[in-house]
Amino acid sequence: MHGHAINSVQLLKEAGLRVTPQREVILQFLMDYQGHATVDEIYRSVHPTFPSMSVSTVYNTVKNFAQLGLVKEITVGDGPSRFDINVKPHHHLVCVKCGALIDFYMEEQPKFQLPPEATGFEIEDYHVEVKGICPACRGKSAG
Amino acid sequence: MHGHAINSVQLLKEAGLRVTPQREVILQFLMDYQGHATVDEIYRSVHPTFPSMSVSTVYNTVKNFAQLGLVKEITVGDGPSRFDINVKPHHHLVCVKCGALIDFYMEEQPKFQLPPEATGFEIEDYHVEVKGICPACRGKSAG
DNA sequence: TCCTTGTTGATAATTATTATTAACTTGATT
DNA sequence: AATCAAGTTAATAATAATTATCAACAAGGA
Repeated sequence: MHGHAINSVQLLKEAGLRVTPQREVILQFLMDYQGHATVDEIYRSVHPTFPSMSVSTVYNTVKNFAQLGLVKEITVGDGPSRFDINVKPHHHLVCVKCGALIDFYMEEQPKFQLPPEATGFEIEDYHVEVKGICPACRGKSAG
Repeated sequence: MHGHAINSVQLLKEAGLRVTPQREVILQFLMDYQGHATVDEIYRSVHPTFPSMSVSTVYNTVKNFAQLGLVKEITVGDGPSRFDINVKPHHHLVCVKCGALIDFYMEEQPKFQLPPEATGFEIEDYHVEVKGICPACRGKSAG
């Protein structure tokens, strides 16, 4: 059998956070969501079932989650931050037409050709953003 | 002898832009500046010698330059856009302590492991952002 | 010099985000 | 179950970065 899905309450407790309905709902949303949600998307999605939740709470919550490593915050270009439940190191394809974001992985760290002034730079992490046209948008323009 | 420096007026004309004092000053600033300037930095730098120039003009101008390929707009995390006269494909080291930005190059395009849903994605460009601690900041903390 | 068209600068508007803080929960303790 | 300290929430204001608007102005060709 495959591992049973970890529920949001469990995750919150493991992270040392108090379990509040707001946190549960937001974390659950991110666990269910296929993609990379913005604060606005989260807010609008949970609003129908949780009308009292404020935007500040969404910000507080996701920023908090990100700092604790529960989610990954990603920024693409100058757009709003997006939050991803996939915390494994990964990279992104960005469609320049429609803004679609697709995850991808890299087998090994590429060779970075560092200049002299970067000698001794201690690499912690790296992220590759690949820009181009996604299959759907290519289909549209190619006909 | 090495190639003579192309001047800003020439560049503007080649780009098909009208030559205005504002554009000259901003382009010249970017050509002289060692680094990646924000709009605010450009504005504050040119202000003493060109007090009538407005922030909107700086935005208009650099965005325009970027669209025409005269400069490269780069965004790091959620910070403000930066504008770089170096339009050759290159990548960046970002110091998580002080925010320093160092250019680097890559010999060849790394192998991207694209998932099935990205089949047919047409890659136009890619940018690698490497996060870590720069030599200067390492020196400070290591003593 | 004239005139068309692109550009500028001032201002307002917008978007994303952080700060502030009083009222309210959570969860540990009794 | 009641108490309470400490963390959390929601509303609001504040800030930062950027875009929109548009009348006055300047560039460069006729």
